[in-house]
Amino acid sequence: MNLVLEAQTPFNLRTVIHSHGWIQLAPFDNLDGVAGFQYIDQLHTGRVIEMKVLEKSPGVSVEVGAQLSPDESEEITDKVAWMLGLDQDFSTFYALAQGEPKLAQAATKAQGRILRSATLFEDTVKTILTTNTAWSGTIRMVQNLVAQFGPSLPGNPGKRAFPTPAQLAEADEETLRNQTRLGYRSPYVLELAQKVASGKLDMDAFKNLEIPTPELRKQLLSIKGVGDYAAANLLVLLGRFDFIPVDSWAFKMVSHEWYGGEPIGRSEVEAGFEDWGDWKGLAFWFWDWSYGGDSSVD
DNA sequence: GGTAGACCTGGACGC
DNA sequence: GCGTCCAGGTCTACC
Repeated sequence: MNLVLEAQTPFNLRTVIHSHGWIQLAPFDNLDGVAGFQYIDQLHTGRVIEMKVLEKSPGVSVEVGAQLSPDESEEITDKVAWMLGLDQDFSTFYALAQGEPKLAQAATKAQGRILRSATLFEDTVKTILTTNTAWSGTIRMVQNLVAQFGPSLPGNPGKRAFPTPAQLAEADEETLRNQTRLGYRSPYVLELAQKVASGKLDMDAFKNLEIPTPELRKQLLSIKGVGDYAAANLLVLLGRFDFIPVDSWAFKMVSHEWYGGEPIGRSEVEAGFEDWGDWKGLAFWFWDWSYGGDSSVD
């Protein structure tokens, strides 16, 4: 079955895919040679499907190797639209970026959308697994989580979806710690899964909450394992750009950009993007850094 | 509100 | 091959 979804223009699937490292995390799989990716997802019916998403101007096509019910088609349409931010409008950002040489390519490259997973739960777990570890560690932890707890594609046990909150909630902390190798993050992931599975926490409601960003940030910070950096990262994924995800990479980039490589603190990073107001997170994300090239992933 | 120390893993390095 | 050191954010206890 094939679905066609339109995007707000400008749109470039390759730019979205390479907006950060998420494409390297299971159950995403990059497609060689073309602008597109594969993703394994479990639908609300429990059915596990593999989707292939390809550029089809002015949007994408979604190929699913199976017949879908109208409900399932609608669910996939909604999920892919969310994952790629198809309805996001960055015209205000582009107007501002035009006057900044370090962001002058933003509109041309259609930068602004940041690749998301199908659910905010999945993105929150992945964000927790980016903290206090090397990127290779994040890739390994997510891969282990999917391989050990994710439901498999029918007839292909090697391909698995990200586990649902309920599936993860049944795990025990020791297994997550010692076999999934999440280390001290195990209780954080388990508690999050249990809260979402029990209905105490409705993460996907965060997508549409009409509350000020600082208030939303407070709610994210109340999740164990989510600190300043993780909350700001999740806010960016939620389309809120008024906080900067300040991590060690940010210190390095900003230090070399404006401070001659000298050690700096959070205030220096924030000062560098203060003028960007509600767009500072995005300006930081797509800034054309002098040191070490851009932040995109190939 | 700010700070120090613990948490855990894997990669780099020296022997 | 083994041991040690270090990088990477967040939490908790303490001041």
